[in-house]
Amino acid sequence: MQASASILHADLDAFYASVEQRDDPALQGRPVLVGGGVVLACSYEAKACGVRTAMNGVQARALCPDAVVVEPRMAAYTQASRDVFEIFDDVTPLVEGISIDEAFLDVSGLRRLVGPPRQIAELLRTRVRDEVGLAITVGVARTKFLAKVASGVGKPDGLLVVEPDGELDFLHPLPVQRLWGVGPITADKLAAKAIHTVGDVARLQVGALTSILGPAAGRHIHALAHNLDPRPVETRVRRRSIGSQHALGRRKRSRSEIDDVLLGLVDRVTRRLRTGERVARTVTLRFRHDDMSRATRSHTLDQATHDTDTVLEAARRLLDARWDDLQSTGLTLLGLALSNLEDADAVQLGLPFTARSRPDRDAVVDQVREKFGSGAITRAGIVSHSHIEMPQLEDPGPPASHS
DNA sequence: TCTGGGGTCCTAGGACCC
DNA sequence: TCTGGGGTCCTAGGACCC
Repeated sequence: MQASASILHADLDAFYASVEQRDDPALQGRPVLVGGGVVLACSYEAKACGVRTAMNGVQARALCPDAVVVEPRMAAYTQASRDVFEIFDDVTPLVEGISIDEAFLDVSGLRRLVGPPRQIAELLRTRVRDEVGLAITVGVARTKFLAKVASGVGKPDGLLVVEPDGELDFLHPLPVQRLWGVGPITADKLAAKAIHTVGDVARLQVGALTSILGPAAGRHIHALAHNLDPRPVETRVRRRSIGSQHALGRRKRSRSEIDDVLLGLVDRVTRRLRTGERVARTVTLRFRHDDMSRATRSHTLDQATHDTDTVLEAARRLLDARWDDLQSTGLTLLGLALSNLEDADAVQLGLPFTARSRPDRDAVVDQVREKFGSGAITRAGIVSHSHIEMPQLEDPGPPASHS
């Protein structure tokens, strides 16, 4: 167990809206809504009127008639995020980005060199304000989960350190919604059993929770309620899926219009795959209908790919199979997600990187041996249910398919 | 101006294999 | 021969997060 509170959770306040206020002095001190259709982000002045992220624009403007509505400028937010992450990386090498506006930092090794976590958190806040012009809240605790709760409670523009001896006193009075993974539906299920606070959860046996929420969710929130969260700060978390979606509005679209949208999605997503040197095996189409209900249809290819035409063909087949139904349900959003991601270089080596069974694994080992000699393999094993570990190669030379 | 866009993880059933 | 257990993969859906 880690002795001191040395994990930081840094979270930019009302990020998109704050960038807008920073860049346009006329917006400072005023309620700002980013995005007109739905609210992508809103300033604290707008939150004071009751506006919330993801609220629809009509409702938000009704609550806050004085609000200034601005179009989102994604490029500006991306740049601001890069600037902030540069400061994070400058402070410690142990940075785990979670999204465009938040990250975990492990500063346990910096005590002697820089100072205690509180001092580092203050330094971080000062630097982000001075160098990027944005307010950032930092929570500090012994676990990632509690650091995140602390930053949530510390908002806006705050710093909150939860010392190890005060963890449960801090945590238990909070509403269950503060637990990571408890949203409206889970909160309702718990409320029906008179469970309202984190302390209420902590007083229950795991079995009582799993019978309400299922095995995984039950164990998860039980652990969090006791501040049991052993996850370390990880600098490199691999993406497991990559996707894009496009809202279509109410208007009835022709098949060729939809096809254009699909082509755009496939092009965008496969481009990102190629840039990241990844390939994908599962193609999923997401549909949203007129009544806001959703459906997905997926297909898993024999071979992972990042080829536009291959993905487009699979996506078109999924769309075709669903097309008649969509005539009656309507279609207001089309999305594409690619999952079952693998590294492209494994495919370039010409190896069947994915193996479903021991014979498959043996086949890989044989191929590697044939290609690179028997000394090439130092280790090979099944590391997860669907993949075999890449045999470790001693200088395999340039991949065969490179020319 | 009705309702964004990017993700993660879990569950459950069926097919299939040993 | 029959039955069952154990396991994986695929598909679809759902909850949640920012």
